Amino acid sequence: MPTSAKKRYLVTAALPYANGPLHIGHLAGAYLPADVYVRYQRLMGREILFVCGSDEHGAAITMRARKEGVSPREIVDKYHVLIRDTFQKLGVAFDIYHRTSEPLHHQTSQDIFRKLLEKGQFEERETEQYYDEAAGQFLADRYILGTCPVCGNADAYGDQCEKCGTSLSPDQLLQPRSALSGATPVKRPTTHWYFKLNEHEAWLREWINTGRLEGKQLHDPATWKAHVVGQCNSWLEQGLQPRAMTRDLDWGVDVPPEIPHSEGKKLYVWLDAPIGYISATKQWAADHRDNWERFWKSDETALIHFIGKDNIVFHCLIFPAILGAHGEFILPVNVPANQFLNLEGAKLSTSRNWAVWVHEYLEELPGREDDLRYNLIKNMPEQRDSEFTWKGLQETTNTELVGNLGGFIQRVFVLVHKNYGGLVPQANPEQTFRSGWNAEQETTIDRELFALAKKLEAMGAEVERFQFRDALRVLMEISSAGNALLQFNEPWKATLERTEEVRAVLFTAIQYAVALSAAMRPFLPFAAERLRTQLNLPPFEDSGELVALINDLLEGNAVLWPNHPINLPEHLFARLPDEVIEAQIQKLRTAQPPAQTDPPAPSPAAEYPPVKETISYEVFAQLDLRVATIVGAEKIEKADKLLRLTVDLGFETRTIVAGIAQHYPPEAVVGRQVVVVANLAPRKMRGIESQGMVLMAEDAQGRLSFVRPDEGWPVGFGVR
RNA sequence: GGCGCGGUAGCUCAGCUGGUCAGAGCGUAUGAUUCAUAAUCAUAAGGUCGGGAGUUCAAGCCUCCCCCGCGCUACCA
Repeated sequence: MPTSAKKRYLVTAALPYANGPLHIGHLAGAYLPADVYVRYQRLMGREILFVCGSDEHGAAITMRARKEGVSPREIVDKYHVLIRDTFQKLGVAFDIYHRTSEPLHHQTSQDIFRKLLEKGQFEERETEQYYDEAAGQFLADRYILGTCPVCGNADAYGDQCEKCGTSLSPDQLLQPRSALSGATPVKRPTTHWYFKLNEHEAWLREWINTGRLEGKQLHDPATWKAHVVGQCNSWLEQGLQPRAMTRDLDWGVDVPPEIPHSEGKKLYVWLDAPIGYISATKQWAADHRDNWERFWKSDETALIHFIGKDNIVFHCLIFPAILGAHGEFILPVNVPANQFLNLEGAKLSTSRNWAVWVHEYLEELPGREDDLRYNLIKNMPEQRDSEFTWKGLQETTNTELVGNLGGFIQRVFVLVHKNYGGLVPQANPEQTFRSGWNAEQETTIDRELFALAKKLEAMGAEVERFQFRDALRVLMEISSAGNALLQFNEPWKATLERTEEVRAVLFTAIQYAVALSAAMRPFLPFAAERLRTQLNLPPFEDSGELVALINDLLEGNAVLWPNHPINLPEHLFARLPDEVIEAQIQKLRTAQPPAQTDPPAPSPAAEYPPVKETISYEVFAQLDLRVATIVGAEKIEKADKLLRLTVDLGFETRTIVAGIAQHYPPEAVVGRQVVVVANLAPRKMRGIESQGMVLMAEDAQGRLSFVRPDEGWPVGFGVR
């Protein structure tokens, strides 16, 4: 079923995590496409609700709060306000920007949890988890620090090492310690609720790939993006596993207290976050005396999730499974996830501060919201990763916005003022002139307006297909045709015998300007509003203006009538000067990690890892380090990082598996002298027993180098 | 290593189920124009559609192999 057949729309945009500001990647990934889509549908007179809000739970926020010595509440309050205001300033027009720390959201999440429990969707599992005896609580993965087994970073988290990006489990950390007390955690049994995702695999597969569920056609899979379906099938092929939906945490939504063993348990943030869409809808409905259920529980609603590609699995498999398991909710008709935006040739990186922060942009380039929106939409990563450059922003602003679009509007206004004192001229409908769409073609006003309407429809069709770049291109084609219309007919040569022709041309041109004001609205809301004011038309209400306009044009009717007074010309856009661009490029190149009080995401790793806890000589002396020679090396099958080394210790030869394959090819290490830990407990990796460990030096980039004695040093003796 | 998505003109990117699919915008060149923020309009470039093999009357678009980028995943003592 095409989404346009639905009665109403519910659009969600990924909930921003409230522990850092927004960057342009967030905008290009989820918020701008959602905003364009929503604004367009409103202009087409469709009922559409656009919900979003701050995701305010999870261990990353409590961790950050601890680090900054404030409460989690202070963190989320700060970023909630910053992010909300950033969206507002950029013109992202949510109907509601809610937050998951609201009581309403807690209730909603708990109700859904209860329902799932009632329907037997959970299994309780007891597992061993790290427990901090000093602090008297279980430790979430994020709360366990230790040395990364991959890169040696002493401050890796239990779920991930942020230095090398490796995903970890707490058990993999060397020397685990509690982030709360610093104590060495101990294992204790704890109970958690696992959602039986595996039981939903079959219908999810069918639903994703065919759009059918229980015989009903819910969506057309051909309209889903290839990378979205691909990623889902990739997961489905590997088999879905039950997933823990609770955590031992002290910040988040409580597991409903009446449930046995619920004490100290919170809902997993990934469960409660998408439920935030529902609670935001509820809040909106409460504020507007409306019924939220008609958005979430009606087949006549088209639910669309706008997200970045990192969220695909959750929005296409796990959350739908939860909605399906619950039984009362509709499923999304599409999840038009975008890929990633790169910046000046490199991936965005919050820890390296390689980003353009939206709130800073708004401050440093005031009045240029639309410039950014335009460039990001034009370069939106719809099918693959794409790229933002400052030069590119300057180019699109100066050539396309200022030159083409702004230039056209300026020309029309100046000419109408020069010729007719600022009043829309009266034109003869029979008068012919050259078409803006084809210089060879003689045309009349109604035919020109019909062609214009067709273009507006074409633009809308692209928006419906989530092809926002193409939609923007069509918009610019209208502006170009307007310029061509003027160029071909030269209304500035208003000689006496051409009076009627010039009137018809400028009358048509001003209709173009009106059409553009509406067509621009989804993409360039601020400029659209300014143009509206210049045209001396009432402000946008974002309800059906575009569809009304298209209908008029299709019938050859004008949308601005003779003698309507327009205001004096005023530049719609401003050129972006070189200095501004250079300054931003400089800023990026010299970017320092942000101050501790206002950093993005997780705080950057210190240049040098901190010195570890002092140990006694006795502990040190337990290490048996030996000089050895690598006598053989080969790549291990199916492992990117591993080499199987044969090392000669003099008194014996051992096999050691080392994670150095990405730093040294096998042939380059044979013959090298190294230092090995000779008394490390053997460990199997990829089925091969590793009998020790080779010492490696590491630099700030994570590169590795052998630690070795002078050339030709005898092997087998100790290191001290 | 497995899986997924990409690799198309100098740049940024479109190309739906194989047969006007070899394209758009920007940049560049030439010409036109001067109402307009050194704005606009017209025309042009000739890119072996990552490489190789195959299927087909016909392949960027299908199959196989290889190379590169990104993501997920495994591995990492």
